[in-house]
Amino acid sequence: MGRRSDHSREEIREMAITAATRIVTGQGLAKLTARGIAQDIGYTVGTLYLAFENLDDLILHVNAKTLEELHAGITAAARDLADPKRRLAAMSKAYIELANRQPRRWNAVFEHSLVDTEIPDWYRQRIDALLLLVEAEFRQLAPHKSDTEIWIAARTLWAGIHGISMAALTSTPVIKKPDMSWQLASSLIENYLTGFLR
Amino acid sequence: MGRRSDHSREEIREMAITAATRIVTGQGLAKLTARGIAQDIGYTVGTLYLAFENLDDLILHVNAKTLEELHAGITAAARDLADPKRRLAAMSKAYIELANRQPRRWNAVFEHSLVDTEIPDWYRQRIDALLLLVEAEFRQLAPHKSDTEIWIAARTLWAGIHGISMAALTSTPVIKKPDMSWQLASSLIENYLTGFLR
DNA sequence: CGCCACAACTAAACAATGTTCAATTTATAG
DNA sequence: CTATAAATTGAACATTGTTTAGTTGTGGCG
Repeated sequence: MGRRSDHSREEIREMAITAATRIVTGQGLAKLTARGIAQDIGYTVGTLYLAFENLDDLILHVNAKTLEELHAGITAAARDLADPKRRLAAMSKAYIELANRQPRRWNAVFEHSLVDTEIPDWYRQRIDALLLLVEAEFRQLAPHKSDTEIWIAARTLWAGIHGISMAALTSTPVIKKPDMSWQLASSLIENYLTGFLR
Repeated sequence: MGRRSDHSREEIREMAITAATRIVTGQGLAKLTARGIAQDIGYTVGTLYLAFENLDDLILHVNAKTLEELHAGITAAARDLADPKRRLAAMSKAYIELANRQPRRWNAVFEHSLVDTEIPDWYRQRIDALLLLVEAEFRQLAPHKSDTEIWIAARTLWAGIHGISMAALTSTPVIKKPDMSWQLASSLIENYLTGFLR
């Protein structure tokens, strides 16, 4: 097989995802173009379409990478804590801090239309992996509760944290104050857990 | 002044917003094009640009209309209830039901990039109006609490409901079961309020 | 009644986008 | 060394948002 450059298809995929991530982080999803990515990695658009089905496919991989980093960040944030409640708080804080630190990148995860496009399994796994971390804490926290109760609680709290971090992106400068969203998150965790464990 | 048709500029704006809303509701934001809207209302693209600054501006008005309907729906849902807690539940349910009934339309409210674009005041007011409804309930619920506490609680709960309705759009078919998101919302309201009022 | 100024409107043009694909290049197998 | 086939290009296409020069009709004025 005659390959012209030193990059395998997989390497090109990674280069493209990295370049695209950089563009999204710096300029937002709207500025991401096939030609822009191609130029950044020293190839032509055509090559991009050999490595990805289309732009949406590429964006999905960019977002998957974001979710992976979030997973790593969350895991690290809770690593040295024993108390499940403190761990949940630390995980939430890590979530919110990523969203605040790289708003455009985080926004891309949700801008990319989610209705109408069938979400592939490998991508949904990235989301589920996050929820598993939360579920594990809830199980520690309330071993006597049923699987269903844990399931619901984990999703409720996580959706709440998610909603708060979304609001921080949209909201008035007041709410944008860095620690504001963290105040909301604290309120959510504190009060929700109080009710849940009552 | 020589006007050629029977429609004032304001009428054209309304026609365009209505047509755009129909397209978004039926086919999603991605299928919304200037030419499509123009054709639907019997004008040309140029005319659209006499009535709106650009497509983003038009989309903002489409979303504002969505928020207004949500406001009306929420108000109506709580109208006949006296207990603030029940009212909050009814309002949340109305929120979630709108999001489930018209997912594409609701998604458009958040797909439309919110970072990087300055959100005009008239639009932010639509969002604030929703939060005011929630704040009012919290004030009823806990008259002894400070303004700040009310402020935080209203935003926390509302962001939570929002997160849940977003998750419903994205998630696995399991969570998509219509009453699933309502179960999460109930859990949130019940437990958060328990903690908040403890 | 005529015509004119001017707003409303159109239609064509532009640049940029995602996507495809015939043509070309080049590494490697034989 | 050559033939093969994969890798890569670059030009083409349709479609998008947006602009603008030109056209058309209407209401006001003489």
